[in-house]
Amino acid sequence: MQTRRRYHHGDLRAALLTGAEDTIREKGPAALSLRELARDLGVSHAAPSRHFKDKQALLEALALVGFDRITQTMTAALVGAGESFAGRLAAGARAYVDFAVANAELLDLMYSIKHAPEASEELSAASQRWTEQMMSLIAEGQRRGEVREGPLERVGTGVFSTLHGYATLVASDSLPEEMPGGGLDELVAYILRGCAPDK
Amino acid sequence: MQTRRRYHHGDLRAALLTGAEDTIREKGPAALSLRELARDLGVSHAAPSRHFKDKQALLEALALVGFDRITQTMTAALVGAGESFAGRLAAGARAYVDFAVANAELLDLMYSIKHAPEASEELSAASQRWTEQMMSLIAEGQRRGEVREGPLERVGTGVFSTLHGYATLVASDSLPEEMPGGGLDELVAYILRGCAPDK
DNA sequence: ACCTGAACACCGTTCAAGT
DNA sequence: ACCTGAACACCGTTCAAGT
Repeated sequence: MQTRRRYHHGDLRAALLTGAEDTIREKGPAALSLRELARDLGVSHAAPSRHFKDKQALLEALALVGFDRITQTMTAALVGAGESFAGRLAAGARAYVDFAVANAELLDLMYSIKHAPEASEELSAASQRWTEQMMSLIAEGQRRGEVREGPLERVGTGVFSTLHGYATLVASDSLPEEMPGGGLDELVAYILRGCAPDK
Repeated sequence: MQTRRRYHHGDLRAALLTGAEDTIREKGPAALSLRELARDLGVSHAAPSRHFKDKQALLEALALVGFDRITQTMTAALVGAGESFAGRLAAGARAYVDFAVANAELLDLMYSIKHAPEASEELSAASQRWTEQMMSLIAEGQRRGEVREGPLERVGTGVFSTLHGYATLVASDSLPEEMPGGGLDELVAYILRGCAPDK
């Protein structure tokens, strides 16, 4: 009774988000049912509509949570990393891959929901913050002279693509080998060669 | 009457696949309804179940079509490319990016459906054929001495990750700049540096 | 072999009404 | 402000029955 009352006091929205995340993690986004979610939380099936206008809105809010989380995770990883660009890149790569593996379906959702033309302003802002964080890591490398000069969009795109591609391929189990541990070091070396200054 | 009869003669399965592909392209995978599909094709709502045991089976078959198509598209692009590794890599990258842009939702489906634990044998075989085609492009580069030596899984993973990441990011409109045309050349140069032999 | 029609249990969404 | 209950139109899936 007490726990149920709490939903009447403002955290049904948060409960819906975490419940939805659990569902997509365990059974995929297609298995998400608003009515089942409401049932599990002990509210009526119409209650969620007070917090999310429809299912799509809930999914967008979830994607936003994902972008915020990966951005924050990356920040934490970089705080603990050393000063060398190679070390910071490795730490960032590790964080991204770990996130992708632990949140595979959420990561899918984050990037697939942008196909929807009605993507909210908030969502694209969060996505942009994440992209910019990756780019600013490259900018660090440029300042240290370990990354070639040039417009960040050009120089950073390769690095971002490689990390994103590797993380999503690992998450979808699409790489020919698991490469436990050593695979990432190899990847970081490849990236460093790709973006190193000439000569 | 004639057109309807054809569905009674063996191509309802193909019609369901192309219809489903049109739907996910235009309205996303969440909007796919078997009943609506059947209605549009002039058959009863129960007819699709003769060809696909459930919705998931249809989506898996669609993903399989996607893997076959990108593999075939890539083959065609490489036939028309020159002999130099740089040229062939550029042609492959162009083909992948074009496919990703033209089939954004299908590409999503191809990689997200693998999260489902019941993914068919056929599907994972098609996915593996596609991965192996990418890898054999790298192997070409190795034979020409333009790609560093080493196990293909290690050397090729970086290249594959970069191409896959770039293609999916472009498809989901997640890159800071459109980089029309020139962006891909820059990316190919980055990849070539990353996988070039030492010294 | 392939499809139909009815049936079942479940959805998402809306809206008057309650507290 | 937030939630309920009923209502509506729509699903996916199954299965006896038709051809």
